[in-house]
Amino acid sequence: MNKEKSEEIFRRLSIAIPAPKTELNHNSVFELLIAVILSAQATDKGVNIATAKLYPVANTPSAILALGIEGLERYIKTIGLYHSKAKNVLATCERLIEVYGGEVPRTREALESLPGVGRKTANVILNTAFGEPTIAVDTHIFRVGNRTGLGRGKTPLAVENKLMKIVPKAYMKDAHHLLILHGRYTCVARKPKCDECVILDLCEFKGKVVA
DNA sequence: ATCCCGAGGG
DNA sequence: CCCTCTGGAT
Repeated sequence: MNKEKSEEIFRRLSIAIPAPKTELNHNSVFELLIAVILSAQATDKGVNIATAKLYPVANTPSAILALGIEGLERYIKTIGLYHSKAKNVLATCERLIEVYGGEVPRTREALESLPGVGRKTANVILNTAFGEPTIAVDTHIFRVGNRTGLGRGKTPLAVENKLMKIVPKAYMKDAHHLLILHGRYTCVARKPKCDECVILDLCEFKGKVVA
């Protein structure tokens, strides 16, 4: 993959996806943080259904802490991995209060010190909440990177490092959501919709379906 | 049976 | 490195 091809890919994706932003509903950085923690191995739609009930009741660290483990689990029971997520969310709320004055911290190191927050979640917060040019490699970006040739690697971090080199600077902030949304709606896992793909002629996926 | 905006623990 | 956590959709 060369720079010119990458440039053209992102030029087209940004036309096809005019508003590249998260589909996790939130009204604060804290709400976004909790939603992203809950989104691991779950669909955004499922997370939104849960948070639509949870946030009107509790959308601050202290309010969620007050729910307790069983109270919180009641709201997120329909999401996968709910037990460990509930535990992590409570522990994160506790740490936010005790260490970060109730605010969501702005550095990768601080974010990754929160229970349930790894590199991918930290990258999402840095990008979406704080406007940093990070690329969080989730299941979609991992797949799209490896298929298209934009960034091939056997681990998410390897793909992230490749992408950081090949993505044009002008598109760096939007690349995260452009690639996710492309992966979610067009370059889907099971039967990629190559007939609807705006970058098909630039894609290096061996299994791509040429019209 | 596979996938969904993964992280933590062994 | 691998395993586990986990419900809902396809």
